[in-house]
Amino acid sequence: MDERDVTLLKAISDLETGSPEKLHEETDIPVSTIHYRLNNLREAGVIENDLYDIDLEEFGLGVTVVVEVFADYTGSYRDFGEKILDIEGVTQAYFTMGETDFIVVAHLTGREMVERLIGDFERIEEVDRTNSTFVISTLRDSHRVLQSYSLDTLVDELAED
Amino acid sequence: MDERDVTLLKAISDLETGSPEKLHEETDIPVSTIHYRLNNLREAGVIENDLYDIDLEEFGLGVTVVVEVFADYTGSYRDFGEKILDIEGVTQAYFTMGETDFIVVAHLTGREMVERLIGDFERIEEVDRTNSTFVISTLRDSHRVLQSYSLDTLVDELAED
DNA sequence: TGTGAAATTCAATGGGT
DNA sequence: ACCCATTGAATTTCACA
Repeated sequence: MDERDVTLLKAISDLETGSPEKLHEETDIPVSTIHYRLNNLREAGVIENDLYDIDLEEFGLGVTVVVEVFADYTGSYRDFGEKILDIEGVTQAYFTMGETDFIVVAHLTGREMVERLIGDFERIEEVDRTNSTFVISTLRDSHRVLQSYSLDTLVDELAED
Repeated sequence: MDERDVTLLKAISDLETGSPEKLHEETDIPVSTIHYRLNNLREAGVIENDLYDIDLEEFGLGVTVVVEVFADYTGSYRDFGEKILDIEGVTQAYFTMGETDFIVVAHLTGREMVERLIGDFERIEEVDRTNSTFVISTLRDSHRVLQSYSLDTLVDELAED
């Protein structure tokens, strides 16, 4: 995986499309090369399916960390939340009830990057304390939430009429 | 959103494709109707983009819960993990270091379903204790992990050659 | 609102550089 | 890795149930 592959995958994420034409406009990579590259990335297992879901392990973001953030901020939690979302690698951020203020999930390249992440959190002035939990093994990280439901349950719960 | 819409969205998740032809094979919904339905779901904001990412709030799975699971099991964590993955609504499940054994994220329809979920956990014999945290507001739940990184960082960290 | 058939646009493929 | 020509699939349109 070289710079071009990374650029291509990043463009897919940003533009939220797999259209070769649009990816070409964004990246200046020729359309036929986009096909060529995407096929290779599929074969390598980086791109998992027709929906361009990415295998984070194969891509190189195989390290997952869950961080609980305890903070003392004035103003709305949304404004403070922006500071959390600015940290690179934060893929989920929840404002929660109970003991914790925020729960954050981050996907990273390695241990060095975990250190950087924790540092980024501690560097936010309103943050009192963080509690980081290292993920040893990801049993499931579903890109497709509906897979964890049976059709029957979904229909019962959500279908109108 | 009626039963047909739900069936269609579930088929997209299961087959991991947006191909009208394959969705037709799975659901028996005529191809032109699939287009018609998908357009409506796009307009309604249930389908967010070309990659068929789903807006869980719009779809009706707007309630998020984070559950820490403490368990006393014999054998491998993977075998035990299967029991966690069997619970409907579990979209992420991590086996972790530190105080917690497992951290689980679930997406649900409402408070009633939260009760069912907690019950499902408590019903697993090896589970000693659970600690559930209710999400008040989702600041980010990224379907596209790469969006939280700059291209520069990704290239620096992951590009070879 | 849903469906089928035809017309058009776009993506995928393969040979050649 | 790239371009071009061909094939094939997806999308749009519209007439009609």
